[in-house]
Amino acid sequence: MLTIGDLSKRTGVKVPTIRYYEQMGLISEPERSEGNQRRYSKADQERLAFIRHGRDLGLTIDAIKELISLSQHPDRPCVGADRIAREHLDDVRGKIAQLKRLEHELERIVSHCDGHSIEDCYVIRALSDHGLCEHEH
Amino acid sequence: MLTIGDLSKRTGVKVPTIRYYEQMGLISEPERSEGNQRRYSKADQERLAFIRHGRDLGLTIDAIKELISLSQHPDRPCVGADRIAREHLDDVRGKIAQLKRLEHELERIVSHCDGHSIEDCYVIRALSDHGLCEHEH
DNA sequence: CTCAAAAGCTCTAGTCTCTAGAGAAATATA
DNA sequence: TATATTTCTCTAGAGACTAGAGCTTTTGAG
Repeated sequence: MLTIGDLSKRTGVKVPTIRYYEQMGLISEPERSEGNQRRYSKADQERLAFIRHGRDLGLTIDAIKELISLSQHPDRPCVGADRIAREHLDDVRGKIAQLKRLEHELERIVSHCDGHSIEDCYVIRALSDHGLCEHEH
Repeated sequence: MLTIGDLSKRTGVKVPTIRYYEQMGLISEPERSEGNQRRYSKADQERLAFIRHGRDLGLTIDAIKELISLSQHPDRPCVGADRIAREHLDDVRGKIAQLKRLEHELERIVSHCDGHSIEDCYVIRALSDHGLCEHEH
């Protein structure tokens, strides 16, 4: 039986965040000590690690909820879980593409800057005038 | 003189968002019509385009505020503006790197999935067991 | 065994960047 | 002129936490 602090240390999820996940229904209400403090089992620890891992991968709380509910029906085909992961992958790829355009844009902006006065600062000019951009964004 | 709706159409910033920016001090309070409606000038439109552009590039409201205040002292050297852009570039590069690791991980997870039962679903297993990951994250 | 420190409890409110809705007033159009 | 659209203010909600107040329980040192 772990205290909430122990659980936090073992999973890397902060204490208030654990309570928040409980409130959001991601983890079930744990047992309590005589003095009403939360006491967690090994199973709780695994569940929380699962959630943490999903969040690290950028899944939303709702997506993780869905995965948990799927994982509780081990007989069903795993198409649902697959779909969630695939959708998320698409998402991630889209974000990468967007950030790369942005990187490009910022590189160009920064490379024009060499400490002259703001009047002709490329950063300011680039922000003011969309026409100076290479790509649409 | 533009109404808030016109300004919104021209800049692509939604009406409530324009009012929000005013509240946050990003744009100054505009003139009002007899009936107390906001009326914007061409200068307001440019300022808003500047903000929009910065937000598109992922700058925070605070960073944009800083840039605006810098741009109001055109005599000073533009080191500050340069710094903001550079810092942001570092940020963007970090995010790209992180997302790429994530893409990799998700690709691996998804490629193992082919519609079998959840019991051996790789998505679920990968989330449950960090050891299945290739990289730390 | 006692007593203070550390950790836990609940509850509320704040973060950031908007977005949505209610209900009233102003403006534009037929 | 009557109606439709837009705008006004104000409040609340989203997502995913984080921080703080004020109180109680547990732990560890003397």
